[in-house]
Amino acid sequence: MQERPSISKATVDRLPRYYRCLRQLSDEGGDIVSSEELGRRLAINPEQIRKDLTAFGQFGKKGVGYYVAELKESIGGILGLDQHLSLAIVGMGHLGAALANYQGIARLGFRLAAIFDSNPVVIGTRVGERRVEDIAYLAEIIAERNIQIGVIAVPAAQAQIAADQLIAAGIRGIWNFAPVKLHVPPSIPFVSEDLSVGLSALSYYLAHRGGESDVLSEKN
Amino acid sequence: MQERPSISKATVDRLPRYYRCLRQLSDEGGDIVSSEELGRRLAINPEQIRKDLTAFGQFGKKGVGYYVAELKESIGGILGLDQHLSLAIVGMGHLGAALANYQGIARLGFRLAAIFDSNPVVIGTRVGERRVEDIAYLAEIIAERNIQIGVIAVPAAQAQIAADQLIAAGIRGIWNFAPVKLHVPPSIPFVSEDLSVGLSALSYYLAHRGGESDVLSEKN
DNA sequence: TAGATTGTTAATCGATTAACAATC
DNA sequence: TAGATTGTTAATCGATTAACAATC
Repeated sequence: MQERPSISKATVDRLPRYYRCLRQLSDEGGDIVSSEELGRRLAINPEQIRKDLTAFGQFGKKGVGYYVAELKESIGGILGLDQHLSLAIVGMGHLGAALANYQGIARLGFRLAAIFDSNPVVIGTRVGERRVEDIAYLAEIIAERNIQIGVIAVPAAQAQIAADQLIAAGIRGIWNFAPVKLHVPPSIPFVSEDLSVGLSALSYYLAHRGGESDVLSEKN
Repeated sequence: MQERPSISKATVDRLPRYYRCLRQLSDEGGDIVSSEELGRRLAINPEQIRKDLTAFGQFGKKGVGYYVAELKESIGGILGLDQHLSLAIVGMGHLGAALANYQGIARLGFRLAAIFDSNPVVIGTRVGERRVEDIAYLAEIIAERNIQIGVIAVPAAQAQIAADQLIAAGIRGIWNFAPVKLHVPPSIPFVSEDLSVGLSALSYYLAHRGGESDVLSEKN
């Protein structure tokens, strides 16, 4: 799966939205969809959608459109959702709990394989069907359960330590929720989420009304 | 506060990062900072930073740099953080609880003024120093407490209803966490957060290794 | 066949980066 | 003054949109 034209982040960020929309269409019993219809539902230009897709191959039929089920599978494959990667959440505070209960993880095909915390009060408690493990066993559990993605949900001050531990344990990627700049080797892809950006942007648009609106951080 | 050149979303999204970095510098006792240093800390081009800032005015001193405290205040003002807007969270599930306990809200100067839920078991319980209110009283409490921002943390199926209620109650902006496309009048700015985009993007980068990495959803 | 819709190339638009004059 | 660094204009780069030939 080598792509010649390097794919832009903007394109990669639109793929999950195509994927979700296709699943909805599939659930609604949709068989075929045009870039036109997809664009209407997502508020994205049809030519943008076609452009994004052709970066990965030819998925449609001229004069017809795209087969919903087929395209959904294809995009899922491009995103690697068919790998059913395993996640470990580090930090079982309110945020960790919210993530552990977040339906989206399973819906995208990921498996929540471990939850870690360092607080003795929390260790051993159950979250959903998982037991919170002592972070002291992080390395061995990550290895044992073949966990590929580490989710950092600890306070900012501990985030780098958690990242280092995860990397030492052989994690392949990091999904970071701590508001810090993580230092991570270039071989480890990571994505940081920062809610304060979204809230600040909303505040900005409220303070500067008169212009247009609904400028979405992550459009749906 | 009228800006002539319409500001790009990319610029607006960088402002909170400048703001946070300036606060850190301020905490560290920093007095003056150059775009060079700011750029190093944020992994952003210095010329990008200067460009972003000049869209709002002239904040620096040639040959010197920017006064940390002054620039922090200026950016805070541009973002509207000095308004100390009030928020209401609708939906006290795991996500709502995480948001209610999210330090970033207060740190940016916002006030969490109300929490709503429809579940009788949850209504009346305390979250931090707030009591969970019956959603039946949403309209009057929003008005009474002069709440400007509604935070939607209900399941996808109820998100549009919550949005409609908030808007009817006179809310000015919406911060949406439900993975649905909200229909909102153009006069109401809203920002949607969608975690599945970040996780999917991470998955994509894991599936397509060999290229570069650390492509951050929201850089820190 | 006629109509529809993709895949792809070309044109446009906007954002980032580079360069440099102004000036502290 | 010499050195540093901003503010701003120009050059570059990349992403989006438009156009259209290919073809189902």
